Amino acid sequence: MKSKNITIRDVAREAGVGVGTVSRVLNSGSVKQDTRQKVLETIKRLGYKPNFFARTLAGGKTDRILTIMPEVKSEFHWRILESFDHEIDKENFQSIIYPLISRKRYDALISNPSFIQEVEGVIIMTITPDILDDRFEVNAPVVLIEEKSNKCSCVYLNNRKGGRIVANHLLERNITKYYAIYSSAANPFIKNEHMKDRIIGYRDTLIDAGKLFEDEQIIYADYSLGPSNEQIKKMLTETNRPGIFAMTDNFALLVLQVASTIGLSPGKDFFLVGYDNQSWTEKAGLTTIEQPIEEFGKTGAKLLIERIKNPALPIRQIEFPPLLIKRNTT
Amino acid sequence: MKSKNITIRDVAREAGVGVGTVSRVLNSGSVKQDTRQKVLETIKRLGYKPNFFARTLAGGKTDRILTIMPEVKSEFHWRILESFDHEIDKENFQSIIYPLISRKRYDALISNPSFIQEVEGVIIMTITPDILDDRFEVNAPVVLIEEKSNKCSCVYLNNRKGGRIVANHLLERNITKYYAIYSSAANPFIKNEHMKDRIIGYRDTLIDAGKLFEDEQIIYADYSLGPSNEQIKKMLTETNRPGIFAMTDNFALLVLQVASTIGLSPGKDFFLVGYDNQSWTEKAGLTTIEQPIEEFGKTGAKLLIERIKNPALPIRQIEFPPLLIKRNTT
DNA sequence: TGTTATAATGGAAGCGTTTCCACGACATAA
DNA sequence: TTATGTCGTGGAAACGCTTCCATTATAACA
Repeated sequence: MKSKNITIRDVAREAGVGVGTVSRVLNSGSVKQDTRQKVLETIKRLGYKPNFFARTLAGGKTDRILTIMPEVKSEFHWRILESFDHEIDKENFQSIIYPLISRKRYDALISNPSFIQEVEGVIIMTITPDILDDRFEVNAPVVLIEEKSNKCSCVYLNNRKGGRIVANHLLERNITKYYAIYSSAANPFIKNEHMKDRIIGYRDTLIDAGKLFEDEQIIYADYSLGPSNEQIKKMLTETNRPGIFAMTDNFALLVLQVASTIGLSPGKDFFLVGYDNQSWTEKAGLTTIEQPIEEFGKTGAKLLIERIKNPALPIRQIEFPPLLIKRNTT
Repeated sequence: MKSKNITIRDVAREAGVGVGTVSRVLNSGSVKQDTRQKVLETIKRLGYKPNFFARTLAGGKTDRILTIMPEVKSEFHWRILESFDHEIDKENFQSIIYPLISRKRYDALISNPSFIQEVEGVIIMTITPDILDDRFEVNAPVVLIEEKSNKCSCVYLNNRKGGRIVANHLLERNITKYYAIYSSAANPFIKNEHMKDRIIGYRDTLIDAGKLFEDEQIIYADYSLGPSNEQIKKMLTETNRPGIFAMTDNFALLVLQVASTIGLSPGKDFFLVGYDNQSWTEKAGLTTIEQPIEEFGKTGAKLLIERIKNPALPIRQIEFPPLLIKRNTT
């Protein structure tokens, strides 16, 4: 059934060279031009594929990066992953994506070193850095994306500042009452301090400006369901010209829909800011906060690769500023 | 820096046994009770961790399964994955999840055999089976989840039947005009025939029953945005008692929201059926089609593992019936 | 007690690479 | 011509395991 595998020795014999030479061809060692050509030809002719395990066992590099991520549902996170992947590909690394879809999977990762011993670097995306405390032993370099830590390199966004920016923006409008639509995270591995931070920045700025902001002005929503119709209607009609800060664009979309059915115009009858700058928000004219997707992935990759290549390099923490995209809803 | 690794030989020496015995302890070979105890103790004491590469190279099994999936955003797919994972864990397999987030990643998978040579089985989830035609060479067993193929085992849902069930259900109501809210897939690796099939089953049944169903009655929506407010309003107000079949629960949610703001009651002024039976639909009272998440994952895992253990077994195709969950909206 | 069948064990060979060392070929400098 | 590098090359050793075979300990029985 299983025909004998073609090994490097077969190639060497067929090409009339030693195994060392074939290995050197494979690993860009120095080999004379025509010898290399001959070997390459033989490899192709025999359909030889190097054995990954043997290669690694013998001390070769895996050129693999482990990417730990939560169970994401948003396009935002997938896009970060994509840009990250794109970047490491340029350096001929491959990423193994490890989604934390269950407690069991988390435990398996922590207790089973095989995944970790196989890679040269680890990316932890959008997951509470507590994981680093746990019994999580890595001696490969680690980079956090969208989280902050001073134990390893990271790229993150200042969510508190994001909240402040939104508040300051809304303060320039003629607003009677300020709201925030908030939700706690759906996934246990995401300790979602992000939204909390946004709220804090928002609230503090409003209060500093002498505005009222009490708990009742924070509207709690289920993450996947969003705020209910009644909640939205109440906000929109309780006072004239309310200002609403939705923690995600999705929540803002619901507000827009309800407003439209009761004949209220955004930017006039009420003011609305989202978060994420999802692709559809442009068409919808939603004012929102942009998170630098491309840069997140790209910079994360760079930080990791630089430390893989030179582990002596110091860790770096890079903060990206949140960016307000002003559109029609404010 | 890198202290010498603890190997099986160290354990053998420390425990006063041969390497073969240690290996047997590790691989549940037959070893006398107290010898095993002694070895286990030594392993723990030394903190020995078997080297995955050496083990595999020497002919051991990897006990790993490759799970190829699209970039999913729905809870539905994550839950399938979870139940699958849970099931294979019982048999001490681990799954490597490989999300197809870009064309590049697809190509890397197809052209690079290292991922595939590392596993004992492959699951392809929610991805057009065309991938099997391509230059995709696996000699491990393959199981498709949520897709049908007669080249390998699969578990799938009969979407056409789903459409028919919805139509038949709505036909029992006193409906003046039938609609469907449809969307094409967002991901290029998902050739979403599912929704198309649902529409076909729906339409054919309606037409067979002598109802009118023309293209105009299919409402096209952006996948992540859903149908627009105007589209929904038009459906709801154009005639009395319309019947609406939303291809996903998310679309149905939008309909409910719009309806609520214009004071229309589901199950009375209009009739609405979703698809997926997402967790929130129960609370919302939405009539919908249940897809057997647990069973999908579990059965997929079983089909795969049975073929891993005995490759001679014939492939099996298992169809799950869609199930109507009747609630208040019809 | 001795004989035979069976279970447990030690250790060499082999898995397919990389790496290192030694050596020959060839060029350059004295 | 001889001494001194430099480059390219072949092949043994090592990586850490599993597996198989030969050997020894143990059990079963007469």
